[in-house]
Amino acid sequence: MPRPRNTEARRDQIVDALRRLMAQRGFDGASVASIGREAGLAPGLVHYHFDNKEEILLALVAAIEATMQARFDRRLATAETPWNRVDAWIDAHLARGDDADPAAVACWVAIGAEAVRKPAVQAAYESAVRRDLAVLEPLLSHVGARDPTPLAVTLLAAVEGAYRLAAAAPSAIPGGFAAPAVRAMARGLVAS
Amino acid sequence: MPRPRNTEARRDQIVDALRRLMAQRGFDGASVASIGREAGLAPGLVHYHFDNKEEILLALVAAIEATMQARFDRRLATAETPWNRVDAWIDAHLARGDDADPAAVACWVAIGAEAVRKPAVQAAYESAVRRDLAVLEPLLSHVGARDPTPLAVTLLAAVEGAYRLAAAAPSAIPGGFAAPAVRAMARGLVAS
Amino acid sequence: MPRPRNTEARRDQIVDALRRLMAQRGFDGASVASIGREAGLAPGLVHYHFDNKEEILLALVAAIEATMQARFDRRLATAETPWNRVDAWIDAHLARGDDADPAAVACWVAIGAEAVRKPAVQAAYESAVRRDLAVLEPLLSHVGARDPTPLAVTLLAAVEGAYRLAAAAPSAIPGGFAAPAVRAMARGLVAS
Amino acid sequence: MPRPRNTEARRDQIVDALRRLMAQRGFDGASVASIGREAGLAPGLVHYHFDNKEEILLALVAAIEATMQARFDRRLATAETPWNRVDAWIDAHLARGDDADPAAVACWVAIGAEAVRKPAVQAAYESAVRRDLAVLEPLLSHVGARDPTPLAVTLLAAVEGAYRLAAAAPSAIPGGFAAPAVRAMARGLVAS
DNA sequence: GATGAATGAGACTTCATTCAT
DNA sequence: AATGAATGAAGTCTCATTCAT
Repeated sequence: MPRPRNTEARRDQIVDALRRLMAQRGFDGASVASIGREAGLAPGLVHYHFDNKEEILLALVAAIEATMQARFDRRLATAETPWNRVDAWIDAHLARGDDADPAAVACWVAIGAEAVRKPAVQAAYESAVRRDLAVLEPLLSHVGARDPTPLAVTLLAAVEGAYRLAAAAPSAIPGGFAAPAVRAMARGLVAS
Repeated sequence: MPRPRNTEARRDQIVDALRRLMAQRGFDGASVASIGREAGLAPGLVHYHFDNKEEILLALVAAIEATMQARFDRRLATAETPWNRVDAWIDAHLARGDDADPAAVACWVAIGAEAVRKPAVQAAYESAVRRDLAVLEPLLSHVGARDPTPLAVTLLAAVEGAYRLAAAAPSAIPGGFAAPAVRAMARGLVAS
Repeated sequence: MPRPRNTEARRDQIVDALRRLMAQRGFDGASVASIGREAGLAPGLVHYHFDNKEEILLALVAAIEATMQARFDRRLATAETPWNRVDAWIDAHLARGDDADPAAVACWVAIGAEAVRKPAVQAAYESAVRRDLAVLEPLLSHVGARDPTPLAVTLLAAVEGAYRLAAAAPSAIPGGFAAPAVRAMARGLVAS
Repeated sequence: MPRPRNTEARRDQIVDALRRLMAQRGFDGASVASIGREAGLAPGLVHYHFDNKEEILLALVAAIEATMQARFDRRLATAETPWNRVDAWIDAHLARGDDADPAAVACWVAIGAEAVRKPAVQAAYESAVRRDLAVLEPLLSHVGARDPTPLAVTLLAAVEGAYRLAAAAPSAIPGGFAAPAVRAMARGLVAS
C-alpha cells in the first residue's frame, strides 16, 4: 500500500514559505530551516523535495511568473479595444487591488539581485523578461507603435523600477503613482 | 610623534573593494574577509575602520551617489537649453561612455534589494531617491511640465528599471536602449 | 520512522563538559568549540542543542543546584534531631566525602562572578539562593532561633565564602576547616 | 630635556579604569581598548605602561588591598577595647558608609574567580588572604579566642561570602545585614 | 515520505598585542 | 611618552546539506 503522493503539495508549501520569508529577509536571510518552519515541515524534509536552496528559488520565480500571467489573462478577457489590452498588461503588473501581492513584489526585487550573480537565476529571470516582452510587443503594434521592441522594453523598465521604488523606498514616492503614470507614458511614447 | 592618520584613505580602499566584490557576488556574497583581501589589507583591519559590514555598505551608497552627482554636474555645465538639462540628468544616469560604471550599476541593484530589509540601508536609499527627485523636478518644470512630481518619479522608475534589466537580464534586452528611450519618454510625458 | 530524540542526553553531555572545563578555565575560558570537543561532539552540534553559550551556563546552574539538593535530601533522611537537620544542611554544602564535587565548587565561584554582570545568570543565582534560604530557615527555627532570616543568610555567606577560599586560595587556608567551623558558628549564633 | 615622568600617575589612571569597568563587565569583558578609553588614554599607551592585561589586574588587586588596609587603619586608630579592634576589622570590610566601595566589592568577586585559573592572580589573592588573616588572628587572641586560626578563617569566609551575595544576589538578601551579623557571629564563636 | 540529529565550513566580530611614526 | 594603525588568532554563531532511523 504505497503512501499517497503529495510531492506537489509539499513543494507548493515550501515555495510559498520562501515567498513570505524572502519578502522580508531576502534570499540569504531565509535559511532552509526557517523555510521548513514557515511551511510547517520538519527541517530535513525540505531537502527531500528540493535538491538545494536554489531550486526553491527557481520554483518561486516560476510561481510568481505564473501568477502574473493569470492576472493578465483575467484582465485581458474583459478588454475590448487595443488600448484596453495595453492597459490590461500595465494594470496586471502595477494596479493595486484585491489580487495585488506586495510580498511578490518584494521577492521580485530580491530575485533581480540574485539574478546578477547566479547564472541559473539569471536564466530564469531572462526567460520571464522575454516572455513578458513577447506578450507586450504585439499589443503595442496594435495601438500603432512602429518600432514596438524598444518601446516594450522601456515600459517593462518602468514597471521593474516602480517595483523597486515601492519596495525599497516606499516613503520617498507617492503611493499608487505607478499604474496611471505608466499608462500616460505608453501613450506619450506611442505618439512620439 | 604620532602616526599620521590614514583612516580616510583606508575607508576608501575598503569601500572600493566592496564595490568590486558586490557587483559580482552581492552583499552577502562579499565576506568581510574577502573585502579585506580585495583591498590588500589584513583581515582585522576592516573592522578597525568600520564598526560592521553594514557601515561599509552605507559608505558605498554614499560613494555611488556622489559619483553620480559628479557625473551630472559635469554634464550640466555644458547644457544650454532647458531640455539639455533634462537630458543631462538622463545621460548622467544612463549614458554609456568613459565615465560609465557597470560595477556601480550592479551594486545599485543589490543595494535596492538590501534596502528592502535593512532599515538603515532603506533610509540611505530613500535619501538618495529624494535628492535625485529634488534635482530633477525643477528641470522638468522648466521644460513646461505642469505636475512635475509624478513625472520625475516615473523617469526615475524607468532609470532604476533599466539598471535592473541591464544587470539582471543583459541578453534579453538590446544594449544602449535606455538613454534614448528615456529621453523620448520624457518628451512624450511632458507633451501629454 | 523518525530518528529517536536524544536531546536530553546530549544536553547533559554538554552541560557536563562545561562543568569540567569551567572549573579549570572559567566561563570565558571555556570556548564553545572546546565544550563540544570535551563532550565528544561535532562543533556545530552544541548550538543545535543550545541557542547560545549562556543557555548552557544556565543549565549548569540548575544542574549544580539539583545535585546539591540531592545531597541534602540524602543526609536529611538519616537526621533525627533538629540540630542533625541543620548539620545535614551544612554538611551537604561543605563536607568532603564521596559525594563532594570540587569541580562544582570551582564552577559555583565562577557562576557568582558571571551573575554580577549577566542578568539572566543573576536571576538564576538569586533563585538558587532564595531556595536555599527557604530550606534553611525552618531548620533554624526548630533549633530555637528567634530571627532565623539574618542567621540563615549569615550561614549561607559563610558557605559561599568557604567555597571561594577553597577554590581561589587553597594553600592559604587549612583544608577541611569549613564544615566544623560553620557548625560551631551556627551554635554560637543561635545561642546569642 | 627629558619629559617629566608620569608613569605612576598613568598606571593609577589605568588601574582605576579597570576597577570601574571590571565591576560591571568582569575581567574578560574589559578590553584593553576600553580600559584605555575609560582612562582617557590612547589605546597603545596601556601597553606602554603595563606589559600585559594581567599586570593591570595584579596592580588592581594590590590597590584594593591597600585601600582596605587604609580603611582598617582609620578605624583601628579610634578603637579602645579589644572587641573594638575586632569590630574595626569587621567594619572595615563590611560596613557601609562614606568610604564603602561597591565597585571594589564587585571587582573582588571577579578577582576571586580569576584566581581560580590564573596562577599569578591566585598567588596575589592568597597573599592578600594571608595578610588579612595575620592581622585578624592577634585581635581574636586578645578577645580570648584559644584557637584563633580557624576562627579567623571562618570570619574571613563570612566576609567573602557576604561580598558575593551582595554583588551577585543583591535582591535575595537584606541590605546591610552583614556587619552586625558577623559581629554577632564573632562573639558566638569566641564564646563557644 | 518523514523526522530530527549531525556535520563542518564559514560568517561576522572582538581583541591582546605589536609597530611605525 | 604618546599616538593610532596594523596584525592575526580566536570567539560565537549560522547554515546548507547529509544521514540514520
